[in-house]
Amino acid sequence: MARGKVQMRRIENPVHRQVTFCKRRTGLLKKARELSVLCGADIGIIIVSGQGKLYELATNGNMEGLIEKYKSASGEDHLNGGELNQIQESDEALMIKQEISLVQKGLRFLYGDKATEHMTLEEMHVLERNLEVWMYKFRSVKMKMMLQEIQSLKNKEGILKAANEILQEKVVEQNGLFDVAQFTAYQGGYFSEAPAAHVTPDYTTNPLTLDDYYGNFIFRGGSQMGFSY
Amino acid sequence: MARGKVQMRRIENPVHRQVTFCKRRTGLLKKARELSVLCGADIGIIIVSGQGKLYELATNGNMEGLIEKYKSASGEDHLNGGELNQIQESDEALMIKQEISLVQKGLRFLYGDKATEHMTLEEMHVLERNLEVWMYKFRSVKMKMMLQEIQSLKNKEGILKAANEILQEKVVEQNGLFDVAQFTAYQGGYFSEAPAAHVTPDYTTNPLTLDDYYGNFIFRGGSQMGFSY
DNA sequence: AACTATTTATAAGA
DNA sequence: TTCTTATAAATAGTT
Repeated sequence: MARGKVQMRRIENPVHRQVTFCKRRTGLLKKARELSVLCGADIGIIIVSGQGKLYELATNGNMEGLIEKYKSASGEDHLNGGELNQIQESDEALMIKQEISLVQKGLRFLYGDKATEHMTLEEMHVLERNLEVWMYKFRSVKMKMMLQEIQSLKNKEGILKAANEILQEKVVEQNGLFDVAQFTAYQGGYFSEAPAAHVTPDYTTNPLTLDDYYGNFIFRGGSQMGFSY
Repeated sequence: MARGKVQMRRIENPVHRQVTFCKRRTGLLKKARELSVLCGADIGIIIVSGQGKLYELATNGNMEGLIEKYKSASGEDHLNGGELNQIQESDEALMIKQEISLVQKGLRFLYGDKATEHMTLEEMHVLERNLEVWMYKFRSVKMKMMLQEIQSLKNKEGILKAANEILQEKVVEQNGLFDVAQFTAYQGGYFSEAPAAHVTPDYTTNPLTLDDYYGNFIFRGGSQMGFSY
């Protein structure tokens, strides 16, 4: 779509074809995500390359659910028009989804998405406002971190240098999803096992190993999600 | 994409949202057909609108085949193990399993599983969009840590070299909402306002105890975010 | 639905 | 691969 129209036929040159596949695949998935966000649609995409490689996208993280909807609807011959028995969203759930969409850009920004690299100061102010409301409502730790990040960046390159971060939290669950007595340490951008470290390791010279993450923290024993039933 | 940039968030006006949905849906399917023709890929798309209407595309005319391909390729990723077998297959349990599956995919990516590398960029996007929901629903401590991890890894290219960040939080579950008493302190350029620590430790050289963070630093002097609960 | 002013996507080239 | 850039396409707001 640039520097020449493209004929709508298979690209014969394998290199060109591969490059185009990569670029357009990226573009297609981006478009799908945008459509999903803008219009609140759930979208599933399955791409099988000429070499048989599989790529997928499920904007709601649940391809199975989309497949089920497809099957139930197509089985009834109601494609492109059949009403699906959708779960009715509660007002609260709807509100939450909307609130979440407000911070999408902020998240991408925080995560370094190039699309938001040029976030304007005004946008930051707006985001900051939204985040404060959000945080007040939901007490989200992450939101607070985002606000910190924004403040830091607005504060001119605070030129933070690294991150010896320690996060600790006590959760007392009353209604029974899980009970995390205590947990973690976060240092140098990575996890270490316990928050009881009396030293602050120099992560510039002592990087943690994969075992450190995997064996000691992430998948240790039983449910890894921090809750039990 | 014309006559004004569009904010990447749900379009609130229902009419605008519907119009955009129609336009962009058409565009998305066109892009998919083009990609399929140009690069010889098989593509399946399932779109479920906010109203529950289903739209689909299968460039090879065989959505079932694509679904089978997807299932066979991703089947081993789905949660199966022992810890959740005892759960009755309630809707909630199913949802939780799906969430866990997603998160585990993300974790494998974060920890360098090459096998999932090609698809986890998508998972990353999904995670960004879903983790906040997850956290709100389940108060998962580890979800929060994952967000930090994602941030860290995405930033690993550079900017993070230092930063002495300390984050701490107490969460007491009550009536379905977090109760974050207080939480954080940031140093190294984040906050102009000192967190009223008894000392200002040099984190690059001086070891700190947890008590240092927790008792003398983190929770001293109230919320750093400018609001409290 | 059409119409365009703009924004995006991207084909080539570097 | 990654970036740059000229151009083709897509599309937001309007009629």
